[in-house]
Amino acid sequence: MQTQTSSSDSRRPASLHALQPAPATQVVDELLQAFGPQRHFARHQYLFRAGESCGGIYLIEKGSVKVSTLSPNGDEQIVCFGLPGELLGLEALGQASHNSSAVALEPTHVRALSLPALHALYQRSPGLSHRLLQLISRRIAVLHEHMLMLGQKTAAERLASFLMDLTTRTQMRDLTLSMSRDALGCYLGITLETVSRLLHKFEKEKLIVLQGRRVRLIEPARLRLLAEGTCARAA
Amino acid sequence: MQTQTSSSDSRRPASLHALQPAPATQVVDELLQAFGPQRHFARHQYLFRAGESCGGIYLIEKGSVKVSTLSPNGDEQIVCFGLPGELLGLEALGQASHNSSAVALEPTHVRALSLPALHALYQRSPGLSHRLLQLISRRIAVLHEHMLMLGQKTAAERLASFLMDLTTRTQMRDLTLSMSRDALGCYLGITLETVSRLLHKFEKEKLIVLQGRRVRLIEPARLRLLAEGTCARAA
DNA sequence: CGACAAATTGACATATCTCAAACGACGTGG
DNA sequence: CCACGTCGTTTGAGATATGTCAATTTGTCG
Repeated sequence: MQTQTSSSDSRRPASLHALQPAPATQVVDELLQAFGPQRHFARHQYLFRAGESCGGIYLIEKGSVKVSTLSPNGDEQIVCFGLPGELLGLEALGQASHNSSAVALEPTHVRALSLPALHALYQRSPGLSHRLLQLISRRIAVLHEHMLMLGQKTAAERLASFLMDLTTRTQMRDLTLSMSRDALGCYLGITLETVSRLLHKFEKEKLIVLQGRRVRLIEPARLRLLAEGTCARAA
Repeated sequence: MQTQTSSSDSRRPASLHALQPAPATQVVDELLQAFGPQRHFARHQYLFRAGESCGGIYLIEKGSVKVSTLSPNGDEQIVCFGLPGELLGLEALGQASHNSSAVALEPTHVRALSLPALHALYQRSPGLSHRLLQLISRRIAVLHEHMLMLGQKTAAERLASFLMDLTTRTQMRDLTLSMSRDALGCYLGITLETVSRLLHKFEKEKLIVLQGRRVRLIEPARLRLLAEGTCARAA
């Protein structure tokens, strides 16, 4: 019944960082089962765009999605990368329209829960609204962490944080970065060149093995220290 | 019926940046009236701390509040400054405990809506849950903007953005910064020295008049351009 | 295989941080 | 009521992390 189509193994940790259905609950199961049929998106295809009215929420089953906001003068800030098993679009539920855009980074499968379907569910299970509140407030906690990173951490710490986040969410030590260095830099608030240099620096220090968009974590422990800025002067 | 105790004029714009009750609605009125008696907090006194269980939500009536998160290694990121008329603590509703702390920056009056009281309200008005969803997802939009600032803007743009935000939320061109340069820097992701220098630079350029924590906006229009990074090379 | 996008790498520029000193405001206690 | 200590702020000089620009290499997809 679960995300078996998922490319990565479908077992997921209760990561703070992810927009996940979280620890199994009746309500959650009910929520998951209410999602519609699988829809496919090609690379660069949009799930939704800022300004569009909210069509519902999305459950990613396979692939990955980049969610970003645009400033009036054209600056972009990527606010999250969605992975299989995670939900997107929650924050639009209370809004007239989306204020962010979501685009597939690779061929991606999602299932949608339309607004009408959601409202129908509302009638049946009174616990649902609280469940949604939980999910959305967990999302805020994740954003707070991201802000802390953007506001206080060095470039190396940011990149290390990202890698640790990814390994936590996928439960894998072999990562495939589905986003460009450019997009990663945008997410982290640094330039693509800095991302590239740092990645190679990490490799020189035997923290990771790098081949293109493949990253294998060699020393997650040390990487974590770096991410937290704990180590006096690493990297 | 509104926040008449407020120090600043109580009329407020529908600013995206604020956690406001927003355009009057029956549901909102009902929500506002459900808040408990006024409670007073002294400067440096905490409304709540990260880790504490959620006691409810707060409506600020007078004063100002600093909300921040702490990283494991002690870095702080201020996620918002709460002003009169705004709500705090929404994001804890779905959580077991607060993940951020809120502390009064000056003598501050708030009214609280306890969790039990909120649940009682839930029974009476079915529209309430959607209303909360609206408020909390608006909060996410604000965080997205803040992230864009932290990730993409220059120090001058951040500071100008902050001033514009403040003038929008208070509807005043004479601002009183209730936070230290240090706290402001933390909010903006820059150092206190940079804040100080920039503030004085703005004054030199006749954008503002500065006297201690008093800021008078002289040219909001130009400040807005600066904030948006629209002007080729200002400041 | 060829063309285009992405990534790497280097040299250099600079915004911002860091460290440090001096100054001012402000509350406390003598 | 004044002196003093503390805390916040200003200001300078110098260090540095990161950005910018540009050239080259690599990878990818038609």
